[in-house]
Amino acid sequence: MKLLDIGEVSERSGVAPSALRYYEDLGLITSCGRNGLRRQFGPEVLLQLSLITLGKAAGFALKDIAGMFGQGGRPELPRDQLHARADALEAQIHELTTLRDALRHVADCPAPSHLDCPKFQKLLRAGSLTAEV
Amino acid sequence: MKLLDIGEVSERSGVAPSALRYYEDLGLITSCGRNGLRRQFGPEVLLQLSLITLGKAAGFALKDIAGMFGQGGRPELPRDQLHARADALEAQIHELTTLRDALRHVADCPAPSHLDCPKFQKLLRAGSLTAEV
DNA sequence: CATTGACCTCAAGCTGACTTCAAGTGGCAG
DNA sequence: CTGCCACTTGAAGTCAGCTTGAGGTCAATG
Repeated sequence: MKLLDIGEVSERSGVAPSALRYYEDLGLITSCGRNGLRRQFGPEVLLQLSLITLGKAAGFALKDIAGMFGQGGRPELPRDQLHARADALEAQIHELTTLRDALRHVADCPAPSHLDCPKFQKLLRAGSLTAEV
Repeated sequence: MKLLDIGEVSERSGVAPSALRYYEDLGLITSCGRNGLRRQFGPEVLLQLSLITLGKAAGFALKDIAGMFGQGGRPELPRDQLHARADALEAQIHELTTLRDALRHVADCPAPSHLDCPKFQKLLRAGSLTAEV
């Protein structure tokens, strides 16, 4: 079983060494020993880091991600949390869509102030979380 | 024209007074005068706040939002840049959609361990920035 | 055997988006 | 006129997720 030291893990995962140490502090990853002072990581850490990266991309906090690894680093995914995240992503997609449309409108609409343009207002109102103006 | 003071704006927009002052500091909103010490806002500020809220929900930094819709909703960017922004949003929407679908799949996949599920593996690999495991 | 250079630790710093706090101000109801 | 209370200011604090820096260690290379 070949062990990796932090530089190698960093290079192969694209995660900075300082971040790796930070993750270890938080308990997201575990080094499996030391060579002198140097942490040694088992190869499975790369897979874990993929999961972490993925989780971050999905908007999970590191703490939450930490909770998703059972003993032995095997992922233990909470279905309801995942669905909740998916819902949140869906909401964000909706916001992004509204924003995209608003941006395109602003780029093309000749009205002097967009805030006065009824089309623009309608777009914003479609953006849900909006106040009652 | 009826003016709102900060408490009213806060209540109607759902944005905390401290946040409103912060936004004013950053130049995202402008008060149109004072009554004594108290800021007075024109009603259009509510629409601006919708825009800001929307932008935030879409994941933009306040600075970015400031550039997209300057004061009065007039963008500070030329047309083509706005369209470029919109294009970028579209790409992001695509990514998030993929991620959302993947998340839902993972939440529902009956495979005993996600690591054994080919779709999950694909997702990890598709996590783009992912290491070669 | 000495040097190198990648690692180590711990503390502090940073960015973003605010919140909280202490001390002060002033419009308005009574 | 008094007092209340919502506002004001500026500074400091908070949280996440790291990065940076100073000073130290040690395995491997020449």
